[in-house]
Amino acid sequence: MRVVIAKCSVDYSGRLDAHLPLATRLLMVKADGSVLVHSDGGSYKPLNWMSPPCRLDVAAAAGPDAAAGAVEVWTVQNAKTDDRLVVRVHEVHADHSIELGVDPGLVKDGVEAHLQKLLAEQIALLGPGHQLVRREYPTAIGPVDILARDPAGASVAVEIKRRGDIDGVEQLTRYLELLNRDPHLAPVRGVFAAQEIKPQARVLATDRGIRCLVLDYDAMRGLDDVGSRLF
Amino acid sequence: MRVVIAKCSVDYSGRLDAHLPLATRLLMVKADGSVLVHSDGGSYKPLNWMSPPCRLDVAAAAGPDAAAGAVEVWTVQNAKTDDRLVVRVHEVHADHSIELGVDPGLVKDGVEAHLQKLLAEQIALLGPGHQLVRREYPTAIGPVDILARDPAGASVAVEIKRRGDIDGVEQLTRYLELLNRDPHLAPVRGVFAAQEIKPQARVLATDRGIRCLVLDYDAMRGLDDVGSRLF
DNA sequence: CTATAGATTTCGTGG
DNA sequence: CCACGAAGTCTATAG
Repeated sequence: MRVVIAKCSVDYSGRLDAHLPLATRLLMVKADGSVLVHSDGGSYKPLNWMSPPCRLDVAAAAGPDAAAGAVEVWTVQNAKTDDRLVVRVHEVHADHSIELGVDPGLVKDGVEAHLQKLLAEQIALLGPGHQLVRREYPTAIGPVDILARDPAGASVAVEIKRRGDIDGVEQLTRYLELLNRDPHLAPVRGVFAAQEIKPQARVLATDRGIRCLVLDYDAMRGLDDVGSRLF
Repeated sequence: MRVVIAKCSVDYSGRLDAHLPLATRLLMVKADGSVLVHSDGGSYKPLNWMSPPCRLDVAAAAGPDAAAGAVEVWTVQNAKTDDRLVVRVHEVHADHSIELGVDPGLVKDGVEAHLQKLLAEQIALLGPGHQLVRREYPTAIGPVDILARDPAGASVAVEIKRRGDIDGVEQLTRYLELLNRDPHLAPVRGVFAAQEIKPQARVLATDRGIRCLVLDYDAMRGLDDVGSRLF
């Protein structure tokens, strides 16, 4: 890992063309040769970057670059595509290198899979008397998150999202169309369950006779068996 | 901008919970208080981070943290939500601060808008004798990228993507359904145009009678009027 | 390996 | 400010 703070201009050419005018920025060079150009704001996304696999070549500035005040020209070239990042370094304020080694990596908890597990355990959230058939019920176009039966014995297909968007309604619609062709299951009702359901998604779902169910993750986690938690 | 290279462990709690075991990493603290935790690999995405608006508090390690070898404990708290990042710093290898100022920002060229502009100019790519009606043809659910007429005078709606995904086909389907309700336009054929079309998207489009058109961006750019280019 | 779906997505743009 | 679509998306998972 090498960190350089320098006045520089940057040009990227590849899937698009982009240019950064001369300014002071942070340049991060990782062990795999990838380069990130960060400013003092924004989010975690760099202003510009090159992803691995790639190669960094550093050359002394020459010709018009040198005339414009550049000291070094960094060329970061993707190994497979013709993506290229060119950094013209005009002034170096800091330059630090250190060996970090391989990171042990991240441990996560709390994504959509967890919501699905909790709803399967708390299937009565669909309404009193509902029974779980199975999670990840297979169909020709992919697994339905949850298949259940209501108290009358009718099938209920549930699509679970963290954020309920229009895409999720389309996905569930495709599943329902397929499931309803199966005489053993039909008629199958749809439930669109999410922590948050966008207004457009709600309108579309309602228009298609799909019920919307807002899930309270914290409450569901609170009811979760403590012994089965990941943490 | 402050850059610290330190042995640390990191815990995030908010929309999910995540933990990074003790290891040496790069910590970037931006002027707005946001913090990025980078390892020596991966892509431009940090292992862990906190986005602005947020506040960083640094305290001397105490109690069990101190007993475990920590020197400092950084708490990064989101200003609005209860998202929180806790960095336990065990050993500092480098610590550098510098004033970067506001970045002049990025200049881009070459995204979907450019494809749309080029296809509108080269409308014969849809087939000989096609005529452009207009770009961004308005409908109740949003603008259609391109509306054209074929040699027989029939309407053609074009949805343009850089990468043709199943979502794009769904989007075009919704437009077609709406456009075909307009007696002045109906019948409207659909064309799904993209630099690259995913197999599932192609199957779905074909099944719905939508034609797929692969666009060669470089060739289209080559035919572009040089005088009208952004660069 | 490719292909698909999710993301602590982030980032514009338009209403 | 919210909502939606695009991204040089990135990343994990399934096939």
